[in-house]
Amino acid sequence: MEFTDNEILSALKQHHYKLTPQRRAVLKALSSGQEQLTPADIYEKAQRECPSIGLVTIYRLLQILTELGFICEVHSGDNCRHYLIRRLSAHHHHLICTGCGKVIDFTACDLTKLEDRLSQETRFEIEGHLLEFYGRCHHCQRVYA
Amino acid sequence: MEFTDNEILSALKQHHYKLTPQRRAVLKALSSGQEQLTPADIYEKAQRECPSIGLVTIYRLLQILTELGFICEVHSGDNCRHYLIRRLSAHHHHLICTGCGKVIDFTACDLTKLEDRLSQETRFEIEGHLLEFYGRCHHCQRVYA
DNA sequence: CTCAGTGCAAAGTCTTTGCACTCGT
DNA sequence: ACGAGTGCAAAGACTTTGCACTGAG
Repeated sequence: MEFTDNEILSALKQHHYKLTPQRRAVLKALSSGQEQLTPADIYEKAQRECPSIGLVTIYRLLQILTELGFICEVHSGDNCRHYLIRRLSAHHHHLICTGCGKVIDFTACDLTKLEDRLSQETRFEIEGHLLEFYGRCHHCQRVYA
Repeated sequence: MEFTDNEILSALKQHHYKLTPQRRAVLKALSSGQEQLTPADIYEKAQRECPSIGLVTIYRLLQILTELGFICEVHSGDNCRHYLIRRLSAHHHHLICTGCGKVIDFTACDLTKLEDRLSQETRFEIEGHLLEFYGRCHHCQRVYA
């Protein structure tokens, strides 16, 4: 299953959130590309659709989307406030281009063996993990080679 | 190889940084436990050794230690400014207790197969990865069970 | 109509910078 | 004694909150 902006709009409606032009603009901004976005990036994109929108609205919607699970955080590099619309509902990870910020989702991560071993060795009860790959996408390899 | 506060002090000296009581206090704070620390945590700990120390000094030393590669960042949860003295010079990862913040280092992570597959499928040139495990250490399992 | 949602401005948090004083070398 | 290092205070960047107005349902 994949989430699109329209599906998320429906979900918001079901949760009795109002569908304002601002929210449509933010969702459009989030779903129109493949790159991780900061709140400021989203703001800039959303302004094209809805010039009067305020940055505060972005923050508020991001919070709602996070609560409802429609948002992924990306940790790449320093800035830890990079967001991405959740395109896969299943557990997945990200491959992030360090050139353009493009993000590819992937699901396979066979860490259970490692997890079991760690769990035994450390007596930790393991709850989850964070896995991200960094690299250069085909396009950025050429551009900045 | 492991880094201790004394080894780092020597390294600072070699790089012509002065060994002030403040720097000693920060390094002692960083090396005295197993938990990830925020700048504020380090400040608090370092103040016990050196009451006049300022938070600014922490930030400034953290920057130097990062440049010299003596610091690991931990991304656990929201706050992306959690630090740890680098205890293993080799490539390694962290298992972090969500209860007390204790961090265990581990080196094994066989992601090369996954990396190769991703690289082929996406034509990305993969440069690195971030892997963290989260869980509850033996002590925290009992306390908050 | 009603109240959730909005934009603005202000407050809050965290981090960095400017500057004069201090102290390790 | 020299200049790197320090602490303070101020500035800066980012995020959250208070409040009156607006518009979706």
